[in-house]
Amino acid sequence: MPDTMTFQTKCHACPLRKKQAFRPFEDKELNFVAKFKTGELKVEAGSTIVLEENKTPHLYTILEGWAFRHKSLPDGRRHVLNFALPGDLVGLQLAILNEMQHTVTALTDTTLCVFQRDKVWTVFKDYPALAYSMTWMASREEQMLDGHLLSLGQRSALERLAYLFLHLHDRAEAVGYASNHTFDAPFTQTHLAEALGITPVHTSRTVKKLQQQNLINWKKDRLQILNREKLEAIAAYERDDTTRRPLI
Amino acid sequence: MPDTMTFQTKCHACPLRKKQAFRPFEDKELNFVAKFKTGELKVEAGSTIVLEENKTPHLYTILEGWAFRHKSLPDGRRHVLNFALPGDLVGLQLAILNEMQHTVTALTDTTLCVFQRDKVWTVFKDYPALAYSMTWMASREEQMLDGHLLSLGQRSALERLAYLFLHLHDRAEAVGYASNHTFDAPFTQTHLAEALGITPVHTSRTVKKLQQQNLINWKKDRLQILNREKLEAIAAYERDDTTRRPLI
DNA sequence: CGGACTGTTGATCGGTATCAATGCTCGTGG
DNA sequence: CCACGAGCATTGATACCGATCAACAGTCCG
Repeated sequence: MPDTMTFQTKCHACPLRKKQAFRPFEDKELNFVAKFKTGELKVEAGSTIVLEENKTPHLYTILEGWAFRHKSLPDGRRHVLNFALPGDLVGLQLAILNEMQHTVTALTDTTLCVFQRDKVWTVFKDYPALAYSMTWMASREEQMLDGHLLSLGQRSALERLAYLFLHLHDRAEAVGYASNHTFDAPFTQTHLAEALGITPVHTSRTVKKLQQQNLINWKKDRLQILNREKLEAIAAYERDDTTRRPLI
Repeated sequence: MPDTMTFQTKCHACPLRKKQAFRPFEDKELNFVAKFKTGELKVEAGSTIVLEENKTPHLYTILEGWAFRHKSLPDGRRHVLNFALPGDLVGLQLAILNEMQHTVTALTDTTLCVFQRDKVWTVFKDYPALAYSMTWMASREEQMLDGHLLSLGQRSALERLAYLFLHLHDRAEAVGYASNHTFDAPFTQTHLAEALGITPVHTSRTVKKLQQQNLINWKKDRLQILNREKLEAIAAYERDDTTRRPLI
């Protein structure tokens, strides 16, 4: 459940903006974003941010924390479509298509910047660089989904897991959530299972296999990549382009 | 291999534009699109339109025909990410991210409208309504991929096939490629297998099962949905919103 | 302390893969 | 016009990856 609505982080002093991973902003755009932002939303781990069918009037950027997008079949089978990290937009599909076909849930306590959805058109009309950034992010999400589809369609369970670990590590690293090949792993094996399309039981066995081969080390919410080379070989993973990305 | 470069269809007289499925255009936008379009590309069935790694300077809209997006692992395993039909943009990821991580191949003889990629920024700067349309299409593609991910992750082979048939039928219908619950099926069972993440052998058996239950009829490149209700029940499929969509 | 959730392990089952042979269709060239 | 070959589809036999079922262990928290 949504919580307090405070406004603590000024866009001009945004801690995310300082990170290497993100592109610097023109003043004009930054000033607009500062106005575009109407508040901050802090939610607890486990709470729903955007619900399928529920047309909240907001668009968000994750400022801090992990979330995940998911989608279910009527009988309850649930799939984790992707994870979301700081800098990722939440609710863009809703803002553009006026329809949401998935749910977004916080994995950790999460802070989000809140934008008014009805100003998206203003963005396109008056701030083309920002609009371009939004489209950039939509395209990048599409690219990640392409990767996950390839994974689910063609890779074995072990390969999928290796791929997902590398994928998550690299994304966490890009926003400063990793160091020394290690990152906070706020997800459960059940989350992984739902992302990989396998059962939790088999996930457990598969994780164990990677650990026994000394490829990873996962203890107490910290996951370490021990042998990146071998993991990459198993997964046929290639590190993504690390050119700087936009931030809204 | 790309073929002749002709220019036969004027945007103002675009046959696609007349279809119910698409939103009407403002004159200003239409005039620009007409200028934006630099030609037409006709390719034969089986030829590559956009190749991974290969930075062609073009962005396309499919004017006529079927294509498919796909992506492979180094060892050759290939996955069909999605199919593309008239009105669909090809190469948007390339235009926006400046990088393509998949290939697009023509399934039938296909005609494409060719746009200059380097004018995409002009679109955002001067034609916000068009830019919005592009983003709309990117978001819709993302939505479809979400659906396919749910399918691959959670549905059985039979359910996936039922889902894909309905999905393809409805998309074909929207652009006038279906009538009487029947549409041209230019794909092979191997294509389906690659989209569903199962083997061609198992695809054959699964298709057979749907036919024996009199749910579909697939003969000589024509696929008919015989019992939509039961298919929808098997697939847990819901027809997509049919509000009119943009066209570029 | 108790309960809820998460993860582990073992036994068994089943859906889909794999291997292999055959059939079908269609375009091509003799 | 027929023979042929290349893809594609079908069918059967068998193998295996991951699902399911079940019991139990660990951890956290009220």
